[in-house]
Amino acid sequence: MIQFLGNMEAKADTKGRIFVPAIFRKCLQSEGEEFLVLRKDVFQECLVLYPGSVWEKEVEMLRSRLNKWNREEQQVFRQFVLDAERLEMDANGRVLIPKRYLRMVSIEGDVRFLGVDDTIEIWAKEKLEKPLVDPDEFSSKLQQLMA
Amino acid sequence: MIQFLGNMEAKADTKGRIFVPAIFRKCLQSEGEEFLVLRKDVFQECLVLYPGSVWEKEVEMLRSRLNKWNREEQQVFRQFVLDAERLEMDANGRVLIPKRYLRMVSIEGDVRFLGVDDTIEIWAKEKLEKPLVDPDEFSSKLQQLMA
DNA sequence: TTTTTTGTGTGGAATTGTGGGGAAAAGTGG
DNA sequence: CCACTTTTCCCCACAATTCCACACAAAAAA
Repeated sequence: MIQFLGNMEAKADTKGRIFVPAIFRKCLQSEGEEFLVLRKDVFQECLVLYPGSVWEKEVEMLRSRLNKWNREEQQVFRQFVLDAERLEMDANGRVLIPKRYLRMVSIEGDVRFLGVDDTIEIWAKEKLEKPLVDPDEFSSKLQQLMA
Repeated sequence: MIQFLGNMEAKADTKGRIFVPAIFRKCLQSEGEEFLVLRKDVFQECLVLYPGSVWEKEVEMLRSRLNKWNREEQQVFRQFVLDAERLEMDANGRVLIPKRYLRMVSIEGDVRFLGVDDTIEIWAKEKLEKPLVDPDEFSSKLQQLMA
C-alpha cells in the first residue's frame, strides 16, 4: 500500500513543468507506477496527483456503484472525471501541468507538494502559508472525531 | 479494456471537422479500433463517440434486454440506433460531424472532448464551464457512495 | 575539505499536434 | 447533361509539446 508523506517546495517553469520531488518519485517507481492522473480537487483550490493504480481503483469503485443508464448517477460520474487528465513524467522526473489546471488553482510560480495518504497534492505556495484550519478548532475537532 | 480520460478543447472548423485529441487517437489505435460511432447522448446535450467495439457491445447488451417481439421495446431499440452514425477519422485524425448532430447539441465553434469511461464525449465548450452537478449534492453523493 | 553523486532549474531544437484552406471527386436536383 | 453542393483528399503554417543538453546547488562520500 502506497503512502506519501511530506511537504516540499518546487517551482513551475515557464512551460508549466514541475519536478516531482525525488522521494515521491522513488516511491512511485518502487511501486511500478507507470503514469499519473492529475485532477483538480473538488472542494479545494489545489491539484491532486493520483498514482495510476490508485486512480483506477477509485474509478472502478465509482463505476460499479453508479448506473450509467441513470441520468443523475451518470452525471455524478461525469463530474468526477471532468477535470482529470492522464500525465506521464518526462525523463527528468517532471510532469507537465496543462495551463488550464494551473489557472484553475491560480498557480503562477512556486508550489508546494503535499503527500496526503495515497495521493500527492499540489498547492500554490501562498495558500499553504497559513493553516488550513484554525489550530484550536483543529485540536478540538480532532478530539471530538476520534473519541 | 479501453478507458479514456481527459478534457481538452478543440474547435469545429467551417466544414464541421474536429480533431480528435492525440491521446484519444493513440488509445484507439493501440486497441485497433477501426471506426467510431457517433450518437447524441440519451440524457444530456452532448455527443458521444463510441469506439467500434464498444458500440457493438452496447448494442448487443440492449438487444439481449429488449425483446424484439415487444412493440414498445423494439421501438426503444430503434430509437437508440436511429440517432447513431458510423464515422471514420481522416488522414489527419479528424472526424467530420454531420451538421445535424452539431445542431442537436447546439455546437457552433469551440468544443470540449471529455473522456468518460470507454467513450468520448463532445460538448459545446460553454456547457462544461460550470459544474454539472451542484457541489454540495456532489459531495454528499460521493460520501454516500464511498462509505 | 574536496570530490562525486544526485536533485533541481533553464533553455534551444526537433518533432508532433492543431487549425485552416484549396482542389479534385462524388452526389444531388433541375 | 449541366450547374451546384457536399464530401474527400492533400498540403501548409503555426503553435504546442517533447526531447536533449547543460548549469548549478545540495547532499553524500572520500
